[in-house]
Amino acid sequence: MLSKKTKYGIKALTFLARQKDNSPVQIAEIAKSETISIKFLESILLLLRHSGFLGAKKGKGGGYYLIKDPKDINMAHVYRILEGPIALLPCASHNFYEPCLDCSNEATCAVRKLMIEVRDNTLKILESNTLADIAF
Amino acid sequence: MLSKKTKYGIKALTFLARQKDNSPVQIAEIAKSETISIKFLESILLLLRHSGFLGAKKGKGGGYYLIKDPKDINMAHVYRILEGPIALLPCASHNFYEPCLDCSNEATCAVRKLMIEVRDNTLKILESNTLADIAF
DNA sequence: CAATAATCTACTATTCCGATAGGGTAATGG
DNA sequence: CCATTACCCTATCGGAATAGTAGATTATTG
Repeated sequence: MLSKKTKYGIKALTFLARQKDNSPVQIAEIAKSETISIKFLESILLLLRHSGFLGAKKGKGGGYYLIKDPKDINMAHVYRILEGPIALLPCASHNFYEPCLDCSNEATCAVRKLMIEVRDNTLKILESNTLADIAF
Repeated sequence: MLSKKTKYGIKALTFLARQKDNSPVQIAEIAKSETISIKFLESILLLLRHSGFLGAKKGKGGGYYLIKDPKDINMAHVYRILEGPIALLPCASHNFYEPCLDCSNEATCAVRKLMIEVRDNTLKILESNTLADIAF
């Protein structure tokens, strides 16, 4: 299941992408529109800023805004930042690989075999979608 | 992330599928071979029995055994029993659908749109795999 | 300077997962 | 028929992760 963090993060990105000009939008405005706790959203937007998706401006007329064109924001990238691994098992992950302690032989593990197939396909879907694709 | 319950459940099914004859295998034997806590595995096997995948025989020489041919055990079915919904969001699920409370309009929700695409693809993969496909 | 809005630190409540304990019940073999 | 074996059920529990909260601080604008 997708965490609310990821869900809210993508919603916020979508909200910003749908703005006409790219002027800063306040946290409170996004939170109200998407029914998200302000403080929780705050931490998510901060993460997205540190990850290079958003810019922020303090003071009057400040807020968050997209740094990149929605067409250049890859959803697989967003997913990994917010949610973590795309694979459903650490032993089936590229970017977050970890061996299973209970697994004596990765090569013959049926679960891993299946989860790698699922992972490859999910990755393909996420990579083929940009923020622009899902927002418009 | 896949729960250990699902992981162990699939491992146990695989273990049983790989038995030469289909004679009962004791819980302890599966647990030892796959490094699973006996009591935890016990509850998983019980669930799989109640779901019509396994049969059980009590008393001396008893244990669990597959009721159906591995070729007829669909991994999407197994997944839903053990893990629950295949979709990453309740609002993107067929069998476990629930509307999102924070979502004012499902039709324009970008997250839902993306997650439905992921779901459709994952389902396709799981449905196209049987226990026989991954065990052998 | 004063108002505004992001930033940072720290804390709390809740939920779920994985595991464990202990006893009860049913079916075998001898 | 009885002891053994192994399935079956209930209850509980620690720890991690998630989701949300509170308050103080810093930077910007007018």
